[in-house]
Amino acid sequence: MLISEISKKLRITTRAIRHYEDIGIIKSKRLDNNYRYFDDINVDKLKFLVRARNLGFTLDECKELIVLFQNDKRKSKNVRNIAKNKLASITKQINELRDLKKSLEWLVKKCPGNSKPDCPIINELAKD
Amino acid sequence: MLISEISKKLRITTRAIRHYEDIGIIKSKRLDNNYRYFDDINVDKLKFLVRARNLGFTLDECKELIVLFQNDKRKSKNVRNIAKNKLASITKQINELRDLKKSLEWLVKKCPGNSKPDCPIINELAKD
DNA sequence: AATAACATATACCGTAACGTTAAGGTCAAG
DNA sequence: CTTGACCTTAACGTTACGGTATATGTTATT
Repeated sequence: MLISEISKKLRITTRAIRHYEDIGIIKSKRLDNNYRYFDDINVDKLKFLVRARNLGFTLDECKELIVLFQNDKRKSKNVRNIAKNKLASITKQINELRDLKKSLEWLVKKCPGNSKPDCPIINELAKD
Repeated sequence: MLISEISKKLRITTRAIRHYEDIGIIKSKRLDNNYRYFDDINVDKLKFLVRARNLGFTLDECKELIVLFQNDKRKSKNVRNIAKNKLASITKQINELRDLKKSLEWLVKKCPGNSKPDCPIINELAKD
């Protein structure tokens, strides 16, 4: 398949596809006119990659997952570990964001939001 | 104050301080030996900046907040708007992460995590 | 005074994952 | 033959600094 066909089918930009090739996640052959040609295996890898990205995996993690995907002798615990680690980091991120959210909510609630200069948000940030 | 004093007092790297100066958030004078010297106003701006960063504001947002901080004729509603926008984007991020978390939890739960190749996570990512 | 040890300066590369020009070949249609 | 759609590579922009290299400046010790 040509790059634009895949782009349309998978709803990702051609730039992204080239990028994935640049960093070695997928490979392509070249036609006589130097256009990229992706075989079925690489199209499958791309599909897999898009789904993994949508689940929040980084490209490095996707790379690992694709290796496992392509390996019939993989152990499911290796896959699970990657997912578990991701889960842990996402949970951590959520908690950090929740803390920020609480602080911001408190500040927003305290601020009158009128045309006068007195502002609890500014005061809090400037305190000490 | 010299850069290393501020660095210690505010617990940020000198590299960060120089960066803030590079992008115009703060300013410094120079001593005869070309060392940076920060006056009280800029030290205050830096303190403010550090707190704002800890609340999740981007440097661009901090820049805006500092302008308001320095302006006695500010309107608190302008400050509040910045905080509200931040709150909205953080809430959005949290929701997105929560969705990812649910999906990952489901997959991790389904995966046996043993030494065999059959893996629901891989299957899910490869489906279709 | 020479030298070591440390602070400061500028400057450029690297990060994540592409987006966005820029400048130019290729191909089918009119 | 020109237009337009598609392809190519190269390279800078994004965010907020960290890291590293190199060049001076300052302080302390010999």
